[in-house]
Amino acid sequence: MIADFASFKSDLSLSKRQICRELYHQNRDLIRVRNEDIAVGNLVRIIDSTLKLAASKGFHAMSLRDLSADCRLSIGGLYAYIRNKDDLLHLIQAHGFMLTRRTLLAYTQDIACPRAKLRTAIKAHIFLSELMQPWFYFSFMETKSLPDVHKKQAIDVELEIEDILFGIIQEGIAQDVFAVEQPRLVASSCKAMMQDWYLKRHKYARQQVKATQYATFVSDVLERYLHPTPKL
Amino acid sequence: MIADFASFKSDLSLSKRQICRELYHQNRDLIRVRNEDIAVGNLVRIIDSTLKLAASKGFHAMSLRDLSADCRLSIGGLYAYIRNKDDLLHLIQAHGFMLTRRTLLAYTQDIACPRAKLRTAIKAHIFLSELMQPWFYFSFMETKSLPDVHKKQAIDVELEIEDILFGIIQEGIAQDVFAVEQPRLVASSCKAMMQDWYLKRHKYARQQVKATQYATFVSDVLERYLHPTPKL
DNA sequence: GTCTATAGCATGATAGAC
DNA sequence: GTCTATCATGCTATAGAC
Repeated sequence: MIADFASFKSDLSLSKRQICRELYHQNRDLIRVRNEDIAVGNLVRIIDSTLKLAASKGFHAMSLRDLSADCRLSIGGLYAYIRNKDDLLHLIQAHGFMLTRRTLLAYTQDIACPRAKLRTAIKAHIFLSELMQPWFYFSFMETKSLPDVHKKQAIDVELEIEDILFGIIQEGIAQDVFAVEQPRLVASSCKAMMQDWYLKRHKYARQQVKATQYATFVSDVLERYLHPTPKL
Repeated sequence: MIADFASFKSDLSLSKRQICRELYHQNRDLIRVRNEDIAVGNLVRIIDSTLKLAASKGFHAMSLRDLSADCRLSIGGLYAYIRNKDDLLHLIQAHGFMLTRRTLLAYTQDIACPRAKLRTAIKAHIFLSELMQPWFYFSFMETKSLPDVHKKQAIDVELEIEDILFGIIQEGIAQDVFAVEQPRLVASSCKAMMQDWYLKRHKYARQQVKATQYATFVSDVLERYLHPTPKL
């Protein structure tokens, strides 16, 4: 179960350094720098800068000169970590996919009650995208311009998330906890609302809405719709 | 009132040619071609091609060579319609803004009942984005890389739409038709679901969901949440 | 009104000094 | 391991022929 945002965060132990250390080991063959500490430190800055620049101008519009300036590495130095610009995409995508899939399944698999399971899935996704907002935003925005193989991967992960939600709703229907004619549409709209949390981060921040509050709201909206006998 | 999709479409008389004719007159100073029929015909192809190419690779990744090839105009010929690549952005944005704002207000302003008003606003937005899907998608995707003035414009239009929804919900609360603690969040989630209709067009097409059906679904979800005494 | 040809420049990528 | 210097490429934008 997820208690609150703070405990979710520490459970995942999602420090940037840790993520980049994993990334470094996954891509040893690609990265020409052997000293782990130096490499990880530079990776953190490279990825931070890429997500930042891509968020403001788009990945394609960002030049490697922009990037090298922002992450305080020379062009030459940068090329010790990637062979080309597409490697950057791959580097950033790979870890996010793994983490999303892993997290969502881990938190939902042991829950029997469909209502609790749905609430948990929503909470887990919103908390995760809160911690990794730049990654989620990047992934959504750049998917369309990915080379075919990576594009398919990205779309598959998206569908997988929706299928998890869909599955939970169907369980609920089977157990007579939920009653609804178009369960697939409910899953889609759930996805849409969760998506808005990382796409329109600024808007919600201005309204001073917190992740926990938003998760509760989304769950409430869906539950009212899914409930078979609304408060008789 | 909106009867069905077909009548909405003919009411709006949204032929590409007509939109481009308006665009041509709005930008007479910019466009160096004096023969209206030729100019309008070429504008249709230029904009069609831009929306198409930008949707698949992103606006920045699309070169003017790609564009000129796709719209069957030489590079030189293309430059009779725009001074530079940014003019293209402006050309495409301007008309969409006007149309969205105008349509939403026109269909909602004379409705007194908040419930009917909300349903109509949702329907109008979904129908409009169905007719202009490539434009809505483009606008969403490219807003971030717009020059500051145009970026502000784009964000303002977005907020305006949300404010219209918010206003309707507040009217409903004042009239005791709706009861809800966080009306702003309801407006946001409404926007998020309407947005998904044009962002994930392919997904809904695969599920064979039609615009009318989707509009009804979104309205139902929100109404169940907004209703003060759920089916007592 | 549209074409072809090309100027001028910024970019991704590499090679070799430190 | 990182830097500076440089190359080849592909881009936007223009000039002048038709």
